Amino acid sequence: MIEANIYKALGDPTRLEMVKRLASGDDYTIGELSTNLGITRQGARKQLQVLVSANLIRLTPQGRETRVDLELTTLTTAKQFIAAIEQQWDQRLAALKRFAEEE
Amino acid sequence: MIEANIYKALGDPTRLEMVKRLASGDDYTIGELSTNLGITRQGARKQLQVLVSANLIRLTPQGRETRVDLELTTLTTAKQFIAAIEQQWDQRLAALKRFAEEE
DNA sequence: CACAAAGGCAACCATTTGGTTGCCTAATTT
DNA sequence: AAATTAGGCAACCAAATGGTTGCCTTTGTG
Repeated sequence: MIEANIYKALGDPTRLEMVKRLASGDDYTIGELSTNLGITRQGARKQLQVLVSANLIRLTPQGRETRVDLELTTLTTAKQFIAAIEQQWDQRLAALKRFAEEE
Repeated sequence: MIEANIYKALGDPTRLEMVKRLASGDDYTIGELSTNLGITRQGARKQLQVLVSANLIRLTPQGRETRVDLELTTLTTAKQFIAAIEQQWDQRLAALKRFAEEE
């Protein structure tokens, strides 16, 4: 059940917003990413840590700032897991269809 | 921030296991789905309710049993959201590449 | 009819979560 | 050197979460 952690990390409005921002194409430091979220810097930092623990982002200190980068591979894993479920489901429906059509 | 709820619902090992089972192709009643999860029937039922609230499954009472069905469209929404993020990211990388290559 | 099966509902509990305030350190600016 | 900026860390708090036990209702079966 390793996958659940990824979804859990995405399952919070603040953290999802952070991921959206990171994907938007701009460069972000921890400080920049922590503004306009409706919570304090320290609160935002805690959420950021959850994303780090789930391997959804990577932090790289540079001087007194710290760069935040998206870990695309983890997101891809999450997507593929859902795709696999969909595929199982589709196969099931196809089997039902075949069953209904045979005489 | 409507999407966060979906991920939140998937972000628990018990609930993810339920979704996996439902996708596996077998038919499930609430009772069947609530066994071998390491928790009580009532505990499982509470988790099932979370999946219902997130529109990931649908319950249809039939006599004294209740059928559980996967709502594939919701899962697809979740997948597509991740795909959109990936796409944004890819475009960003492409832009960076173009920038690096121009003289 | 009597009883077993499938499920619902509520109260309760410990832990986790999402957030806060307060203070400290290290790197820059002026 | 002094002040500012970027960030870290810990204690604390209320609410949500994940689970439990106990009991009740309805549906089907001997």
